[in-house]
Amino acid sequence: MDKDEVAEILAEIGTLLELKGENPFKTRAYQNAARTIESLSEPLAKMVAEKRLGQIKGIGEALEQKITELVETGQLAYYDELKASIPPGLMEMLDIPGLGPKKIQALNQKLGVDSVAKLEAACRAGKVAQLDGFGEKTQTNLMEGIERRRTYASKHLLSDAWVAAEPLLDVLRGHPEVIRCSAAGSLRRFKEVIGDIDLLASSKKPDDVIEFFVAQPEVIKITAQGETKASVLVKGGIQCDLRVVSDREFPFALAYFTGSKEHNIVMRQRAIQRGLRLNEYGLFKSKTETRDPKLLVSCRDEAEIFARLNLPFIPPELREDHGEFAAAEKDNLPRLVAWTDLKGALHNHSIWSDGHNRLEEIAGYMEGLGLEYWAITDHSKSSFQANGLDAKRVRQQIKEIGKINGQLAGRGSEFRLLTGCEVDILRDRLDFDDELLAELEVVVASLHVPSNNEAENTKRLIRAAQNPFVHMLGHPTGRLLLEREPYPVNLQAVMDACAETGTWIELNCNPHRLDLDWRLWPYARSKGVQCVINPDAHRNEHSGFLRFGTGIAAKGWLEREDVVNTSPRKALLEKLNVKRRKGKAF
DNA sequence: GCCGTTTTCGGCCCGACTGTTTTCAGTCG
Repeated sequence: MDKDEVAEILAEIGTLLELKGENPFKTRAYQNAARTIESLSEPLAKMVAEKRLGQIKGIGEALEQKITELVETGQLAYYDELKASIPPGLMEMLDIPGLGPKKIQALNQKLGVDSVAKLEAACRAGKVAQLDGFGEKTQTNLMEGIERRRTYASKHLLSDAWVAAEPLLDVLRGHPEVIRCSAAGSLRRFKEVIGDIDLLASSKKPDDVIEFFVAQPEVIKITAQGETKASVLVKGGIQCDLRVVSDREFPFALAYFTGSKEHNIVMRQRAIQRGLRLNEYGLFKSKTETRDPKLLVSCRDEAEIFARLNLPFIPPELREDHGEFAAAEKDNLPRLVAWTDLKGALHNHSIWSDGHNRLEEIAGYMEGLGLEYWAITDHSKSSFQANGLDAKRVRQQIKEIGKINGQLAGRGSEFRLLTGCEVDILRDRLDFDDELLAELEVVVASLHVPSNNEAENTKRLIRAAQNPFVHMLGHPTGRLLLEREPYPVNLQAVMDACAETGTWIELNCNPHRLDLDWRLWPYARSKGVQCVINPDAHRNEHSGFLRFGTGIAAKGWLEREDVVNTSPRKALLEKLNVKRRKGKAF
């Protein structure tokens, strides 16, 4: 059993224990262990064999024994018994807002409710409102929660969330009583998928700001409204929370609500170790919880809070408790790649295959963005559903691009289109032969029709990486966020092969993909594998995806030097040639 | 279930909001 499967089971045990009403700290121990195991950089089986699990912080005797059993036998008796003791429908009920373990237990014990469907029936029959601790309002809210869950997915793409959040941030910033305003939460941390939008503002009149916020036309339902906090549902079905604090509290609240929860726990512990207390209202010179302003250590911004805890500023993207504290203590945090570092992109489509724009339109648009190059990598012939090009059309396109580049050069432009293709990785070969690939400046190899077999997919990707004419692997796991799981593949083996052959790996910025996942980039980086941030654009506006992709790259700890397309055009052309020269050895 | 420069037991982050109560439990982030 691999680490992802083990992590999934540990997390599920945490949830099951929660439903049983177990000690919440025990629950958390399992959830923390799941996260720790998931982000291990060396093979879990190796650590188990060498009996080194116990050395990992957060994994003690009991967890070591359970993880070992899972890895060695693929099963865990404790988990099987636990799972059998709890009706499966209860897990699902946890998704409904307002329902936690205690209420679910009460519903289960007193009404025999063990599924969302039975809960809905019990609500309709008015039985829920009769229970102690429940009432009419709770019953109505549960019914609405079930209905909403049906209508809207509870998770949203990062891009959708930003599109919904930015207009709200804009109007809040324009409000005369708003002093500072920011996105917080997983949105600010650039998680690929987010649950809800967290916004934060500072003001001397919080209730005015709250009133203004809930009255916005984007708001379709107000789910909670207090003096300093409101929760609403905005168009598109995304929940959006706004909190309003005083300007003095703003940096503390921003740090707190940006999270992650795990990151915050470490921050609080660091405060306690220094005889201080940290909460969303401030950092206080106190050994007990307080918000006495006389004890406040005032900080104008987040950087000052970190400084008080003897840390350099940790960018929001890194605040996952995935090693940022250890790196910060050694003053070894990466200088994260920024959107504006990008000089072009190397995986894009045109109307020649399944894109929407003509080559001249693309050149004009991308030149206008201030970029230096834009590779046209249309599909190869096997992708017939995408109007893939055959060798003849590829050669025509090369000529056409030559003409456009000639015109660009003629009027003194520094911008160029690059010739290329996104070649399909077929079962036993690439869709184009080496002779044709050698005529192109940029070659992306992608697996579009994967097998269900991990070894098979792994082998195909490694063989593609070994081809001297393939510069990079496109969208390496094929996942579609909230739609399709990654195909089975041993990514570590693929990354190792890329390291060995000098093949780059794409970070596909299509908001549905964001593939390769940010959690895997630190490993790739440690092996010296270079990243290419590509929009996989099918129309000119998709160049905007680069912003999300760069956020994910930053989340993967990547610096400018780790990303190929931060190179200016001349340096890039040189890099494109390196592998081909080395490639003769393969 | 984990952890320990005060600890092998007793902590483990903690406040806002809601709905149900009439002083608080549960949920959420």
